[in-house]
Amino acid sequence: MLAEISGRKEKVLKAIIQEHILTAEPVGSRTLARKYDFDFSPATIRNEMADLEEMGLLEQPHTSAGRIPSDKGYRFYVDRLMEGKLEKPVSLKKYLKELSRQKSGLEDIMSEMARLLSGMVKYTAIVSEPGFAESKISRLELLPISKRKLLLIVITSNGLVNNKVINLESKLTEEELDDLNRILSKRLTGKKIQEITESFLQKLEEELKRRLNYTARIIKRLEEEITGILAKEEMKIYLDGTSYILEQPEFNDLKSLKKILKVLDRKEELRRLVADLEDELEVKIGTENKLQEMQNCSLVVATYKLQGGGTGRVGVIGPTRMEYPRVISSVDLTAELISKIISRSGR
Amino acid sequence: MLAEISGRKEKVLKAIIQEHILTAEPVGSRTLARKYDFDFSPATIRNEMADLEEMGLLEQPHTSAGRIPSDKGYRFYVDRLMEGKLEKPVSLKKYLKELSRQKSGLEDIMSEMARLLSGMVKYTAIVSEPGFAESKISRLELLPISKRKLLLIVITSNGLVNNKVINLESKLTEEELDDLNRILSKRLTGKKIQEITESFLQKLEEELKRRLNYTARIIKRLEEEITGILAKEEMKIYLDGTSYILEQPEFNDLKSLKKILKVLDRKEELRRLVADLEDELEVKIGTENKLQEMQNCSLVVATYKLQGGGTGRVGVIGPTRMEYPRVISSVDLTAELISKIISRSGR
DNA sequence: TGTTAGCACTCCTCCTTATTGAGTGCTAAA
DNA sequence: TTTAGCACTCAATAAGGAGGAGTGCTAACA
Repeated sequence: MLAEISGRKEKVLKAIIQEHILTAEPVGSRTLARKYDFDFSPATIRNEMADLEEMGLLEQPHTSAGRIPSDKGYRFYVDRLMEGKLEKPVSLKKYLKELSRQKSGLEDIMSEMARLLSGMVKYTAIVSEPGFAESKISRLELLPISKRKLLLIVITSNGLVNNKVINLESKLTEEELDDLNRILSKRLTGKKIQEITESFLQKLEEELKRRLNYTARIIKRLEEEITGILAKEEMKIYLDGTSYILEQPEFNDLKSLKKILKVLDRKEELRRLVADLEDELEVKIGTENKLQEMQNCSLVVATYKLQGGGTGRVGVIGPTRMEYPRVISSVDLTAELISKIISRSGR
Repeated sequence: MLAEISGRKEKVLKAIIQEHILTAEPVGSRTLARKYDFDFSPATIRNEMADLEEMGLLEQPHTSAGRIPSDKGYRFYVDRLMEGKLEKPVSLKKYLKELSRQKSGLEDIMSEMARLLSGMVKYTAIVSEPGFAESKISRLELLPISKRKLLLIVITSNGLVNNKVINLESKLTEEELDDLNRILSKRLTGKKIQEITESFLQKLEEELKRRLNYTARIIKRLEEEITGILAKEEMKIYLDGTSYILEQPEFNDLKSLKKILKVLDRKEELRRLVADLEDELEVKIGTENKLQEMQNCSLVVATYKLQGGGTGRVGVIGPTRMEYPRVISSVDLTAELISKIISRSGR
């Protein structure tokens, strides 16, 4: 996308970006020369800066200010310049063990991971629940609770337990329930979620009607609930560390602070935002974001995959002036962690 | 606490508070006289204002500004002056029906209620999960998932379903599990949560050891999990409508906005805040709040009670300049709604 | 004696006008 | 090609009024 740039320009650009990430202020040639001992003078730096600006990698807030990196500049940095990944903290293994002992519900794991990630990077973290697309039903159980209530339990091949209380309009005898349980379990166990199509359900419905003599109402209802559990289109998302935003100098004015906080309140849009990505790891810088209100933010999102099927997303939302190396490796690490934890608890 | 005040003073105070709630600005004698057609002049109002200020019910930001109500003023208003409760919206019944069809998990209900309340009052809403203190175990089931994993399901008398995956260190045969299931179910069903004491568990443990020959390890583990589910000290809390805060003029400066937003991020403290109240319905105005950072906010909290035991809290957090009548009745209504919904889904 | 009009006074808010200083771009010399 | 020097730009900050809403006080009035 961009032609090669000279080694010296690269040096200058990298220094500017690092300095800006550190200070959040426009970087001037003088400061740069003082802090980094280059073997060329401020005047030379100024010339390079002017070139870099012309190439679109730097911007000037106003004529008499220093330079700040443009989105394109950050992009160049992320793609080609940055280095230094985080090594995995050793204490993590212990933490992981502790965690999977205490928390086993999906909820708990998700929110704990959001907490962990945001604590690591000191930016807002976002985690989305795994979808069930590729996973199979490994167990299905109907438990009677009261005369008109059943507890439907579906365990999927990735080890996740889903349950839902179903209110029935009419009673079921114990035998009827047993029959129902047996048939459903037999027919649905081992099925991939995707295989449970309209026509498959139709057939199942007919079989149930034939072999048992319930009203169609109950059967319909059960089907709804089962598919409801698994094909739920709205994967829940978890946010943590929202208040880190308050500490970022770029959001130190009411207008932009309000703008970003309002976005974080609209979970629906956030879900789409992280769901719509294609690659395993994506970095969206500033205006690369589709969401208008997030165009002075960056988003780093990774995909996690569960053994036995199902994928979800982990990400970080922060200012474009973000410590990309650290954030990227932390997000990566967290994605890995999530699959490990869920897989472990699901074995 | 406060002596009676004259009818005219009452009129003036009430008008000032209502006007201030509306505009968020200090209220002057002139404006007041214009808007409310009293049968006395601005000069008289000024005299009354001076008196009210001396009584501590009003404050003056600076000498040449109008008056604003003090916390004490609001307290007087809430205790004696305000009127006009909200009548229940008729559409609510339909909504309630729709809701309990779609959502049955505690999670869903809680977050939906927070959403509903914050939408009604246009302030931040807070809901805490019910505790199990007074409820009984009405059903207990251990479901095998895999060789080393069990699903523990506990249904309490208030109709709530709790489940947790338990990872075992060693395998259990089917018969062993059946035995375990039977004994646990027999011993624990019908027990109040409070009755499951240390000594009770000790006895249970001995019985299990006598009648089955597992390692003490497994038994210990199961007990931990069961008590863990029910006696969890940290009831989850749900927030919604955080961004309404952004629209309040009193938080239109960075400092106070940050202060309040940071508090809302500390779930732990919020939980304690709503848990520590004594009455069924409490209104904490400004400095009446224990939390230092919330002393220019008001908190309206109601208690909801579940059939079959268990109580939790619903509340609203907003500026002290809050529409108390509307908020109080909305909070009340929501508390009622929560018990109804859970009781309904739990019958 | 309580109420009201008049008026001087206070003090916040907003606008305008310097002042400062970091940083640039250009020119000319090395 | 690099660098020193210098004029220039422009945001940020401070300082000084002007305006205006609102008060408290005084004195007149019913």
